Amino acid sequence: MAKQNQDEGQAPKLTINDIARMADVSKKTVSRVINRSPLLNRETRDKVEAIIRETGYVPNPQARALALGRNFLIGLVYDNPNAQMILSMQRGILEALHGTEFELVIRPVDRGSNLVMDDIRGFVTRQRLFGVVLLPPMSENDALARMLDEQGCRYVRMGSAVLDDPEHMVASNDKEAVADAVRYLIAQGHRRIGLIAGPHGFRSAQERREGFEQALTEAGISLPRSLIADGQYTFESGLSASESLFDLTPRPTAIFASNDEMAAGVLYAARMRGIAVPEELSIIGFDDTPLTTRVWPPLSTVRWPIVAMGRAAALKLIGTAIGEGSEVNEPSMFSSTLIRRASVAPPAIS
Amino acid sequence: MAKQNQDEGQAPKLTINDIARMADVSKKTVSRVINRSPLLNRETRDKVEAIIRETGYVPNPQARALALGRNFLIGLVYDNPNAQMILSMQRGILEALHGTEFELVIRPVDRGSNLVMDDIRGFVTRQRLFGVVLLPPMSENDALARMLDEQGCRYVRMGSAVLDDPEHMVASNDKEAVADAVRYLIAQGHRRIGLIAGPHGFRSAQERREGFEQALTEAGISLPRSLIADGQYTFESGLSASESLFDLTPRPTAIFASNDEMAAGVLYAARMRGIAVPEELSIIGFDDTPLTTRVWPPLSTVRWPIVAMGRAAALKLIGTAIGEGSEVNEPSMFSSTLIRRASVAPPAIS
DNA sequence: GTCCTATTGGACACCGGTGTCATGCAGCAT
DNA sequence: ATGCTGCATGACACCGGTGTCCAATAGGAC
Repeated sequence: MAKQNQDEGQAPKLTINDIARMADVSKKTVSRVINRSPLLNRETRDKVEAIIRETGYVPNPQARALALGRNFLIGLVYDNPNAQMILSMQRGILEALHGTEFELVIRPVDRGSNLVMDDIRGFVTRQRLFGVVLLPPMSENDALARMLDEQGCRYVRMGSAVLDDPEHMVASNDKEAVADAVRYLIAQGHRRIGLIAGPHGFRSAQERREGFEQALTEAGISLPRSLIADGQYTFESGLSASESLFDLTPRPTAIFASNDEMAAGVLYAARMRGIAVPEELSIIGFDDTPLTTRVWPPLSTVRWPIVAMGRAAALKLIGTAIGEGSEVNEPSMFSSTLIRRASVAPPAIS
Repeated sequence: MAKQNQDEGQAPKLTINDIARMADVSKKTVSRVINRSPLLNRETRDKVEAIIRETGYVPNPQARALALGRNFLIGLVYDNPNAQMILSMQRGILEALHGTEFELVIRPVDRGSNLVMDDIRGFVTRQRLFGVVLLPPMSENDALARMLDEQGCRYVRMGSAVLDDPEHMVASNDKEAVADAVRYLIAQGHRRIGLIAGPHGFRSAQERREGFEQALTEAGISLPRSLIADGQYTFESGLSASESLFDLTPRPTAIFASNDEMAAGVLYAARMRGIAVPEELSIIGFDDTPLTTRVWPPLSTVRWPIVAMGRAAALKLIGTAIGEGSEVNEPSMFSSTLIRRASVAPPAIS
């Protein structure tokens, strides 16, 4: 009785009870089949699986979540970082989640607020999240990682350096990548190279700066403090930071900007000052956002595999679910590539 | 018994039973308080509410979802459209959802696949979604809207024209906005104006084209077919489409590109041909993405209030939940603004 | 004071899964 | 034949809420 609404909705709304009845077994046995319990008779399993396949039955996630105390949701926690990165990350994670029972819930937070911690705790505990992916700079917060651990919430941190156990970390080697980029500038003949650094408190900013300094040190090039300008990873900050570099005499012949937005700012500022790129100024950015190929000249940059890293992060999370130890072999470290475009040339003979 | 794990996890994991016991009422009464049932004694309500406040109790969403057959999740369904738009939309929706019990689940789909429909159906029925927001071009699919209706899933469609009841629609008036932009070009003295149209099958492309044609018609300017080039809303398509316009004699003195990506392509192509912008060619795009201010010269464009529209869409969805008819007054139509930047100037005297 | 009705609160089943433990049964040593 | 062991399965409670329906209580009409 009270089951006559077969015709109303499109979906027959099968439950585990229906399957159990059809297979003439208990619902618990069906549950065992779904969860691949090893202590099942082969015949029984086949019989139930056949019926599940025929009927297209899918277990109700809400009921599972309630019974298990854990949802099949992955959270993506981020603060502001650049739009392209968030989107690429989403894409990578979703690729990994595609075809699984997991869904992605996104959660921007305000790292400045003193409620972030409570906010995130509420988020993961209320929703009984299966796990979360943390994007920088949230991923650099050790207290946050500790809290998630206490809450029994899995997590993977994206970063520019390995800050945690490999199982919790997906990182790109920014330092080495930047060092490579700067070595390239040096090989082109540049000696006065400016840096537009990222904001304090961002690990990526620190790593990139260290890579920059390292390459210069290797080459025995001294680095006066004046060649380093502070930026905020925004176009505007790149614009104003480059002004201070342009005012130097002699002017730097090349500038490494810690991300593409700021590199675009440098290019824009150069254009306003009538400084020809790349003839009078070479520029390299970081991220390989689409922007780099929309401006003129196209910007050389460092490409890091965001989508692949997002995919790896998600696989790490759900891999620990499947628990097949051998499967959880997602790498923790990804390497970046220098992309050479027209914004770099040898310096003019001065 | 079996409740001694108070100290292990951070969270005491309060349930409705705990609250009921503390308030010395039945769990059903607590449930009534939570759901603001009107037939409750004022004293009882106050007593229970006080305890809820003190303890910080929050109902378990999984249990609610199971019992209600409906989850407190909003889905965002989109195909490919441009990254900036997706992100701004997410931002708007999340702003509206902030502080509510709703979370946002994102779901990219492939509109080309013949499984989209099943995919989305599975998504909304399995997760028992409260409602979904559809981004163009998915939002233009009437069959999809019908299916969602059948599944009892609320939805709001984002679009460039009103395609549905206002309660299901949040639209920008692209046609009029483009007409305005083109009128501006005409007022500047342009007569040979090229159009780079968007892809067939996108309503926004059609609306923008109609707006373009309308402005020319109003001004009594004829529009030879050769002045219209097909684009795909991508930078590359803008690049190649503009080539064909540049080959015309006489060359158009202005081009309206149906989005910013393509406008950037026009700018890039002009640069490669040595055509000066805006002296020899004016350009207007559409969307007001950050890109427009990163290139040189900055692009004039049409700004539509994506974030506000996203917010409105979400409020429409959850407004129907609260059911307070007067609250659901989110507008369905948003207007756009012409943003004037350096990419437009009067045509050179020829 | 009695009866009727409206209001308020509670008992209970239910949503659809999973965990625990008991049970049935076959295979083996004794 | 008996008892023990181990495997496959089932019965039942439980996760934490909500809907239904009924009981208790209070207030008003008579």
